[in-house]
Amino acid sequence: MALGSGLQTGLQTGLQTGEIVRDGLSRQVADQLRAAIRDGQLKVDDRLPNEEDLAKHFGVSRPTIREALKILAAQNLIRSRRGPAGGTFVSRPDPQGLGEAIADAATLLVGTGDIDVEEMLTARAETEAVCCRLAAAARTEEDLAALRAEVALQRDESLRDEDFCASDVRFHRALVQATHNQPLKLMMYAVIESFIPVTNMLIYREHERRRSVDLHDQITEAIAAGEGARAAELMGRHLEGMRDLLNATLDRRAAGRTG
Amino acid sequence: MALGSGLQTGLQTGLQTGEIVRDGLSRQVADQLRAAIRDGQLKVDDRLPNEEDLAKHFGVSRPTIREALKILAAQNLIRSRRGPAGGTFVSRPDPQGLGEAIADAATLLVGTGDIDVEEMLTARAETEAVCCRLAAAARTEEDLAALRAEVALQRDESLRDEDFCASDVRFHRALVQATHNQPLKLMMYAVIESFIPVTNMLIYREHERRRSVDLHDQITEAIAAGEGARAAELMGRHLEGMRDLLNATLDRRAAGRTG
DNA sequence: ATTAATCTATTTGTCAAACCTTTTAATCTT
DNA sequence: AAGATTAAAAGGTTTGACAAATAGATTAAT
Repeated sequence: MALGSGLQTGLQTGLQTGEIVRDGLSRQVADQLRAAIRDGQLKVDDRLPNEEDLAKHFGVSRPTIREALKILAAQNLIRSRRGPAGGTFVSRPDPQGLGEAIADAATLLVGTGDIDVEEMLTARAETEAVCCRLAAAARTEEDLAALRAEVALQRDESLRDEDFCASDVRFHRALVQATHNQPLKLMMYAVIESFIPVTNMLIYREHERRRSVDLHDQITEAIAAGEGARAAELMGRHLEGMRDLLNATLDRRAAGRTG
Repeated sequence: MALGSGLQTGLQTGLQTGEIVRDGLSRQVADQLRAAIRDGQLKVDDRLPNEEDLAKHFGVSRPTIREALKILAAQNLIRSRRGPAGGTFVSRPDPQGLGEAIADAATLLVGTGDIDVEEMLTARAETEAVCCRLAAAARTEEDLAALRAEVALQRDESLRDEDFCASDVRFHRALVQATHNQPLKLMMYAVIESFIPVTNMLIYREHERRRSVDLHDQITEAIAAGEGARAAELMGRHLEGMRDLLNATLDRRAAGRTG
């Protein structure tokens, strides 16, 4: 779309009195462009006018436009390329990118202690149980192969702890993938990319790994057999074990601090 | 923290050869500041140096710094205030803000048809069932009051459709709140702020509203009685009904288009 | 004639130096 | 002591310029 057609500007400049300006011009420009994208005025892969024209259109300077574009780019709504055939384009909304953003934010929340570990494990247990049930019904042979590959990898006792944890994340990612449910996948990104690493960082030691692998194995085979309820039950047991381990670890740390 | 202490700059300028520059300077500055926040070098409510000093520190111009700050502000990592006691500060990570970002993106995904409505309803059914079970165990009297208030509001048949839908969203929000599980709340934002409105937009008509209210009512009372399984089952039935309605609506639209 | 190298125009990326607006706090006045 | 004034600090915005990248046209060499 040419943009010039329907898009109203109507920015609130500092000169107007009494109005509550919801922040600066760049924010307002970004909001308007975002709205245009959301409402379909600007479709995926549409090219926006160049920055100078945008500046003219909105009646602001180019740096202001650029700040606005950076905001939208940070939200993965647009992308820019230089050159004659370059410009700024509307991005296809990307579950992957969104997931990373969620994971980033969730990691921060966990890091600042705003998220209680008990609650986190409960959330994991419940939502991953859901994944187990759905995966048992929808999994393909490829999904099973992916799950089994991680289990096999995890059986290697010479694997370094960090590689084990990485494999653990991939296992759970594969589990979600096996549900073939996009919206669920979106929601689970926070769990997979953030909660799981946090959990793992706290507890893994050598002799506990074997227990985790065994449960991963059993969960995989339950899903292979289409036994969703059993897979969900195993996952619950898996996380129950983690909860105990975690509490023991936290107790030990607390004791070390006071003693 | 004073920032000047430990933060390395090491930007990849255009002059260096061979290196793959992952985009512009503002992006790199934003990445470094983000890393400093993530790693705890910059703590919540810490004040960053002013823009001019940041520009000097990173060896870039002020507009470039501003673009970087806009990126971080767009991700709710920092906030800025003007004036002598103003400046740029590290924000407390905010589930609310994160939720809105998730909702925005999810809305786009649904809008572009990248999310299948069937899958969405499945995801809703499963995750909201989880909420029902946990809410039944953890709900307080205030939670119940909030749920009942929405049910009461929804019984008013003179309520406009959009107000009904808004109340519906609040009902589900209150349901999640009643679980008292922060991580789950985080995950459910995508559902509440995006999937629910999308669902509602498609289907609500007057005589269907009564059925929804009745189920909301029964779900609330099941949670009040601590009967999580029953609440979950009712929620499943609620969404099953929506699925039928939705399919009927879509069929009708398809027929209208071809006929 | 075909291919390779070069030029050119376009567009984003960056910089520099101002000026404007908002906000706080110190100072002055009453 | 209370209120009004004012100066300084910080972010917000503008202007104007130049740098870098790149697609496409042009030109030179084979």
